[in-house]
Amino acid sequence: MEHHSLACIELEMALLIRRITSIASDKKIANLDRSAYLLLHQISVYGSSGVKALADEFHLDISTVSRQAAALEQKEYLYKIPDPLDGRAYSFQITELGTEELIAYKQARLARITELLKDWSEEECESFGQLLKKFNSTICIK
Amino acid sequence: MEHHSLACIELEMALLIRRITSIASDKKIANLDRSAYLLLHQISVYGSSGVKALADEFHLDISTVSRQAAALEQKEYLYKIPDPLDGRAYSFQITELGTEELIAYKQARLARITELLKDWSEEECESFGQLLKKFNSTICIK
DNA sequence: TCATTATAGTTGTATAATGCAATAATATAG
DNA sequence: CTATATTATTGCATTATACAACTATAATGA
Repeated sequence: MEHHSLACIELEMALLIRRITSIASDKKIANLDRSAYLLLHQISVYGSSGVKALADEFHLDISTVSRQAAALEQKEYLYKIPDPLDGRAYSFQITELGTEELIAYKQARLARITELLKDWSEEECESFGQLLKKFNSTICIK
Repeated sequence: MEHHSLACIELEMALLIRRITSIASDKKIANLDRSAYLLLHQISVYGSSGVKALADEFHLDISTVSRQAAALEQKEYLYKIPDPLDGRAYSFQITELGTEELIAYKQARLARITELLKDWSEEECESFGQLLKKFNSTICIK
């Protein structure tokens, strides 16, 4: 059974995705959904970039990100800046309003996680966070 | 920063869902997608049950599971058994073919995970698997 | 016993996220 | 300067999902 732990990860990962994506109530908190949250987060933390870079980052189709960004622009959470060096390209900046929404959404998520993991030890939380992070970066390399 | 680890989990969880759901190639391996895989797995491991119980298990709408199960029945991976005690109810059994597909899909997933985590230590894999499992069961209680 | 209400399942409809293809505008290379 | 590549948008199709309406059966209670 040398691969027991991998088989465990395999199954639990499938279950996790099912469980998490089923929590549709995620959409209700604040005025953001998960996609919008990640987009705003990325732009907020790593600075502006065009839809191409964002699409690469999230492994999404450019058209998908284009629409997501357009929606956030329409809500005035983002604004578009033409690239002075490339007439085809734009970058995005987060607005004050966007920052507020981002913070509100993040806090709501954090509150939920905090409640959910209230019986977990600090070591478990720390370890889980680090392993998730490592897993995500491992996927990223792909 | 007493909540640093929770904030980390919060963000990395969002990223994880985005990354994993973006791997649409998931759909290509074998003849199953993730939903079908979990449905077959559940029936295979825990025995037959009706769409109601399955919907509860996965926190999905009954209609969604009904369609998923119908699709698997149509492919002859499942067959429906009328409940002898309740004329309204059915349960599902997995077929030989369904079992084969389940195994093939699981193996393909395991191979991918194995490749992905080839540089992880056994301790990390073990720990990650256990924490994912614990997290899933924590969500479940909800 | 029969009428009402509850439950299991299916099917119709709407929505939302996504990918692919076509297009437009601009940039780059030969 | 022409041909090709790149950035972004938009049209279209697909898919997973939820909700609502419906059917059939069960359970309850007068």
